[in-house]
Order: sequence, then C-alpha cells, then structure tokens
Amino acid sequence: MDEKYFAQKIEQKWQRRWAENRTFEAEIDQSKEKFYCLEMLPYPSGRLHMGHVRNYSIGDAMAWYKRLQGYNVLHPIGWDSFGQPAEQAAIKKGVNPREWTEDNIDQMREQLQRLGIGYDWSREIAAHRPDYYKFDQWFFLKMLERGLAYRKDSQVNWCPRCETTLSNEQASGGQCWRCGTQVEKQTRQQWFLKITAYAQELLDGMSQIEDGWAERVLTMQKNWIGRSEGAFVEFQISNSKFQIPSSDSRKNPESGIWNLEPVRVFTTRIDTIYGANAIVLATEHPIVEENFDNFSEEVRAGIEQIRADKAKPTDYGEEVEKEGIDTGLKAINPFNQEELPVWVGNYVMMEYGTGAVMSVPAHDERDYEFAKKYDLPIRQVISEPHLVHEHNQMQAMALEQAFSEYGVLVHSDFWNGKTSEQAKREMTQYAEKHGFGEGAVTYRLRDWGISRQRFWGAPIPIVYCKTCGVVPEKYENLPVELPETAPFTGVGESPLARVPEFVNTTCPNCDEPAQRETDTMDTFVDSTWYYFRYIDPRNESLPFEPEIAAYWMPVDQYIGGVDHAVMHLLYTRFWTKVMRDLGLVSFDEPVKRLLTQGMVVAESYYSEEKASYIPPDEVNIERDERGKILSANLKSDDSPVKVAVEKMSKSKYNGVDPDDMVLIYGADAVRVFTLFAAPIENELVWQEAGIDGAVRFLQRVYRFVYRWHEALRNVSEPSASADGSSVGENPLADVGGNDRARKLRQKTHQTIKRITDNFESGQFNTPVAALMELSNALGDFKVEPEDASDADLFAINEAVKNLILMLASYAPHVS
RNA sequence: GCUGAGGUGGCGUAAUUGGUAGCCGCGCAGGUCUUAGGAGCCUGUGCCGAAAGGCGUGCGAGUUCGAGUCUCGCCCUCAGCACCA
Repeated sequence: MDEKYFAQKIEQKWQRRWAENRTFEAEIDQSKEKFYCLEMLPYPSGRLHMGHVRNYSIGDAMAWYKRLQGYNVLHPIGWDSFGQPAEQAAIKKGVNPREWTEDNIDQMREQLQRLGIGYDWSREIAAHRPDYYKFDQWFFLKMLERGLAYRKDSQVNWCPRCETTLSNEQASGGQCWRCGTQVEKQTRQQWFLKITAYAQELLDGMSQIEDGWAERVLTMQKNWIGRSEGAFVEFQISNSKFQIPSSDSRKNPESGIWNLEPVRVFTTRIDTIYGANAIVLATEHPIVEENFDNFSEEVRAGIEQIRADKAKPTDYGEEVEKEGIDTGLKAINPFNQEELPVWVGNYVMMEYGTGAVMSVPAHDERDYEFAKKYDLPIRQVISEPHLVHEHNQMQAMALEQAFSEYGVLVHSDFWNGKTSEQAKREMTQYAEKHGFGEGAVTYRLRDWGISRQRFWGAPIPIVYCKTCGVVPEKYENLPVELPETAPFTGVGESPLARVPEFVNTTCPNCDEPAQRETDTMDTFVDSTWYYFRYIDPRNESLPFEPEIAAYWMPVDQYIGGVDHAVMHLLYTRFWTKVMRDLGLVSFDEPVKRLLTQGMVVAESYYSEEKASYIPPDEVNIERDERGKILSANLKSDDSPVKVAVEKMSKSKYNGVDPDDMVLIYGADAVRVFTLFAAPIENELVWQEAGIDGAVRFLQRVYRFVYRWHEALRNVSEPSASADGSSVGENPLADVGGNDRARKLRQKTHQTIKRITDNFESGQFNTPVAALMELSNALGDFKVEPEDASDADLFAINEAVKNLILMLASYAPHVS
C-alpha cells in the first residue's frame, strides 16, 4: 500500500484485474436471487459525455450494492449502433458506416472501462451486427403473421432540392436542415406496427408498475395514449344544391337528394348535441375530397387557402387563428332533424377521431371561438343545476365563454332536466337503437410507423413479387443482410434502392425474379427489445430462450434519461406484451423499477454580436464574492456575452470530456462527485470545483486506512449471524466497551441503515453524505493506533470495513 | 390552456415523514505546519446585532402543545403535452 493516494495507479490495477478475472460476468444460479440492473444503451457517437457518466455511475452503484448484498447481478451493456450519424459521416466524409461505427464502439468501450463500470462484457451486443438485427426481422415477421405489422399510405417529409426524405427533427420549422428549402409532404407506402391494438392494455398495465416508476413518466404515457370515452354519431348529408348528372349513382333518382355517405363524428359530449350549430370537417376529410369539384369557386379557393396556411410552419406554442369556410353541404342532426351547415375548419384534425366534429359553441371553447368569428348561432343546452327551475325552465346564463362543464340539459326536448352523465348514457343508447351512432372509445395513440428511407438500419424483410404481391422473407433466409456499401449521396431515396445486388432477388414464394423492400426499420425497433438479448446474446435460432428469460427477466432496475419517458418506454412495454402473446415471456411489464435521471448542464456563453456560442477561454467573466456574475465579455473586443446554463454540447463549447476528468481526478472521484452533487432526477450543474471535495474525501479515507491497517490486521472481524442479527446480547460487552467506541459503533450501524434505506428508495446523493459523516467520525477519533484499546480497535475495524464496503458502490477501485 | 414536479443559507443540497431547520459538500474567513503551496490539519460560517437578543423554509391565513412537513387561498419557477372534439 502506497502512503499516498494515486488514483491512476489504483484504478489501472483493478481494471486489469477485473478484466482478467472476468469479475462481472454473470451466470444463472438458481440458488441465488437474481437482480437485473440495466442502463439505457448508448449510441456510439465516438465519445462518452457526462450524461453517460452519470447514467452508468448510478447503474454501477446499484449493481455493486446488490452484489454486496448477495444477489446474482446481471449488469450488461451494448450499442444502439444503427442511426443517422453513421450515415451522415458516410455522406460527408465518404467513410464506411460500419467501420465508422465499429471504431467508435472500440473507443467508447475503452472509455467505459477507464471509468471502471462493472459490466459483463461477454454479453456485449450491437444493433448493427447481423446476428442482432436478424431478430429485428424475426420479430417483424412474427408481427406480420399476427396482423400487427401492416402497410399503408402515409406522409413523409420530403426535401425537393435534396430529393430525400427527412425525419421530423431534420424538417423542424418546415425547412430542410441541410439546404433550408421548404419541406414538402409526400405520401408513400410505409410499414406500421399496431401498437394501438394494445392501447388499453398499456393503460391498464400501469397499475402493475406504479410503485416503481416516477409518476411523471406514467402521466406522460397516459397523456400520450390519450384515451377518451364518447360516441360516434352519424349525420346524414341532404343536399340538392349542386348540379350533378342524375345518372350519378350517389343521387337518389326519386327524391333527387344525394345518397352521400353520412358524416361520422366523434364526440365525448353527446349530451350537448341539441346545441350543435354546424358540422366541421378537416380539410383532408374524404367528403371534402369527393365533393371538391362540385363546390363553388369561392369555396374551393377558401379550402385551398386553409390548406396552404396549414402547411406553413408554426412556432412551437404559437396559437393558430381559427379559419373555416361553409361548403354549402347540409347535414341533418339525427336527434331533432335540424339542418346544419357543413364547414371545413383548420382546427379539425384528420388524425384524431373521425376528422369531423359537431360544433357546439355554447359548450366547447374552440367551437365558441369559431362561432364568434363567423357569427354562427350559439345555443345553450347545458345549464348549471342551480339555475334550472322545476319545470326544466332555465334562467338565461350570460354566456361570455363556453360552458364546458357537466350540468343539466335544457332546450333538448325529451332530455330536458337530465344530468349530463345520465343523458350521455341514454342518448348513446338511443343512437345505437336507431342505428345512427354507437358508444366508442378513441385513443390519441397512433400506430408506429417504422419505415425509414435510409441505409443504416435493419432491412425490412419483405419481397415484392409481380405475381405473388407482398411476400415475407422466409425465416431460414434471415438475416436479410445490408450490403457492404452503397452510394451515399444524401440525395434520393434509400441508398439501398441503388444497390442492384440487394434489390434484385427471387420471390420466396414462386422463385421468380422479385424486388426487396429498400426501406429500413426505425432505430427505435432495435432499442425496444435489446435488453432481452443480453440474457442470451449468442442464440442463433431465437431472440432468446424463454427459459433463460424466466430466470433473469423482468428488469429489476432500469436507469436512463427522461427524454425516453414516452417513446422508448412505451414501445418496449408494447413489445413485451407482444412477446408474451408469442409465448416468449410470461409477464406483462418488462421493467419493475425505473429511475429517470436529469440532464448534465453547464454554463454556456453566447455572443449576439457574433451570433454564435463562444468557448470559455475566450470570455472574461467578473463575479462578485458570492459567485454572481457581474459582467461577461468577449476577450477580443469586449462585446457582451450572454451566460446561460444549458445541456452540455460540443456546439455550445460547454461540454466536459469524461476522459479529461478521469485523468485529472480519477474515475472514483468523478463518480463520487457525479452522484453526490444532486439527486439523480434533478439537473446536475457541472461545477468543476465540486470534484475537489470528492477527491479530498477519498484521500481522507485512504490516509486513515493507511495509518491504521497494520494495527487492524489482527482484530477480530465484526461478525453477524446468518440472519443478519448481531452476535451476542451486547456486542460491546465482548470487547469491553467504552464511550467513544460505543459512539462509533452506533454511527457505523446508523450509516448502514441509512444507506440501505436510501438505495432502496433510489437516493444516491445522501449515502455519500452519510459515508462522509462516518469518515468524519473516524477522523474525530483522536487515538493513535499504538494507544488504542481493544474496544477502540474493534470499533474502528468495524467502522472502516463497513465504510469501505459501502463506498465500493461509488468508488470501487480505491475501495 | 391542460397535466405533473417544485420554491429551504452565497451555491449544490439534507431533515429519521408533525418534534432542536440547515446534515454533507462547495465557497468564504481566520489560524497552523511549511523554503513553498491551488497540499494537509484546526476553528468559524442562515440573517440582523458589539452583545443580550431578535428574525428565519415563496406570500397570506388556518389546524396543532408543536408546521419546511398537514389544510385553504395566492404568487413564482421548471418539465411534458397542446386546437385530442
């Protein structure tokens, strides 16, 4: 043991030893209880960032804690290695995306090892390797068989200048991120996964995990799924206004009235239907499309205008002025046979419900606004209960805004006097009985579009054959492998479409020449089930063996960023339910406990003059003695600089390289500080000064142990019986207790209790404080090793050994 | 607007869940050792005050012997979603 604490030396020694001994490799052991500790796998960008360090430090602390408690801990890692940056690198630098990705993985693996995170490297996986994406394809075929994968027309963002499709991020603000050209919508056939088939189950399943997941995450998922209960109601279209040939099959020859499809609306408030003043359609509604040529010129122009305005980019949070136009079509309210005008409105979305709403201005804010603007009649049909007289006569309420609460029906014929709840129930039944409506539940959740017009992803295993149509690839032909390379121009469709060896194939069905699907899968597919692969990573016939899953699954602790609270975590819950239905697993929810960490942020400097971020060494900052910023200016020309605290990023020059930190302070200190500085769900403001405290703490512990380790060599072990209780009635009696020894023992055991409680409740900052207290208590123990009594030695030995054991979760090398 | 979380020293935070507010750390101040120290060690550090003492957990009320914690009202901050019928 060296006299001084040399982090580098200690860390290298133990990292080597852990690798040689394969210390963190896990095997199934039925005699032990398992613990699956999982962190979200990184995208191999080439460099780790502090967010990764935070994530993996938390995970490793948990893994050490459980390992020391005797659990059989599985703690794996892998690479989310499909995705756009590799393809961008290929386009810009002409590199091979596979090589670029593999190089990055090598670099980042070394970085993780320098941090000393205890992973089972024998289970490492990477999404871009054929032995992995083979099972993306396998799952796709299984879903296709079950009707959970299907193809339909859908819109993509298209840049006409680059001739390429763009993701929503790349098209933000409605402009191409590369050339700034206005992005267009293009319709093409795309593959979808039917997550909506599980919408209700995804909601119901939340009760199983509500103890282990942050409420905000569950709330976000709930909102995303967006269940609403209501009813579909059909309004007949009656209209003879348009001159159409009587031979048109849609016209009833006897009455001369159109036999148009009725308009189907979705409403959660059927009780307000007597207050309907119009039907409002989305611009894309089929009835609009069908009748477009029959509309007057004015109406057509109006609709075109609304469509054009809708296509314009809107700023996030900006409220859009309501627009609409009366089409001239008429709809019949099935409850009172009233004729209502049919409008087209920009505020009705084709994607939700039926793309058509009944407008009830008195009881819906949006409809109210719309009616005010176009001077449509506003008729109140729900009243506050206390305003309703005995004979269901209502006192007029001054309606200065929509009254959207429940109440009592008025001006609604037969239904007058009923409460909203009653009326909703009974009116729905009435509609069902008379065949013009039905009770219904709708969801905001949409099916998951997985087609991407890209190279660097898992090919969708589908073949298009002239005679057989859409044919799934055979299981024995999986994986459908990506070609070695492709022309990466960044222009046009998927680069795969330009690789004839890939595209041209034979039909799995009839053996005739056929073409492959050239779209690849969304990378969210890869990351949806990756942690199931860790448990059986080399299986060639199945994604994993169900028996192995029965031991390791589900995940006991999952840790990652909140940014994945909805998409990834919802998709993976969906996928699990599909796997359950495939017989691969026997549970519903894949993750028992979830911790969502906050971002790592730091000060950034922005110069409005230069319209760019400025590196810290080019900025002069004056602070008062409290650290408050008095002024911040550019060194070069003294122009002012704006100081903000933002997420670390290269482009803002406020990133910190984990390697530098490890080099200066040591991995242990970086990890201690990262966990100590803030509760994990909070933002972590990176202030380098804080790490010194962590270094000092580790040095103090190290020096203490150095000073005492000889004296403690022969002290009897602090012992505990198998059930965890202390041996003997009063352990201090065994060693001749004194006051200071008793106090130290008390502190030791309080610390153990506190830290156990903290870990179980997902607190990682307070245990560090507790360990510092224990270490301070040792420091306050003013006895030299040679003067220590037996009681002192026993108490110190017990305190030191427990301190070190508990510290191992944070600083495994030095511990 | 809706939903959720939260407002505690100069700063990051803590408070055994209704029982001495401010643990632990950063920073700061003083001292000590030292050729030297951006090392170590010791002391102090919520605010006002020379002290005695007073005040203090966003603001205002309430419950209670006792409130950072519970109740009601208000203000503010952050996050997610957003014309969802």
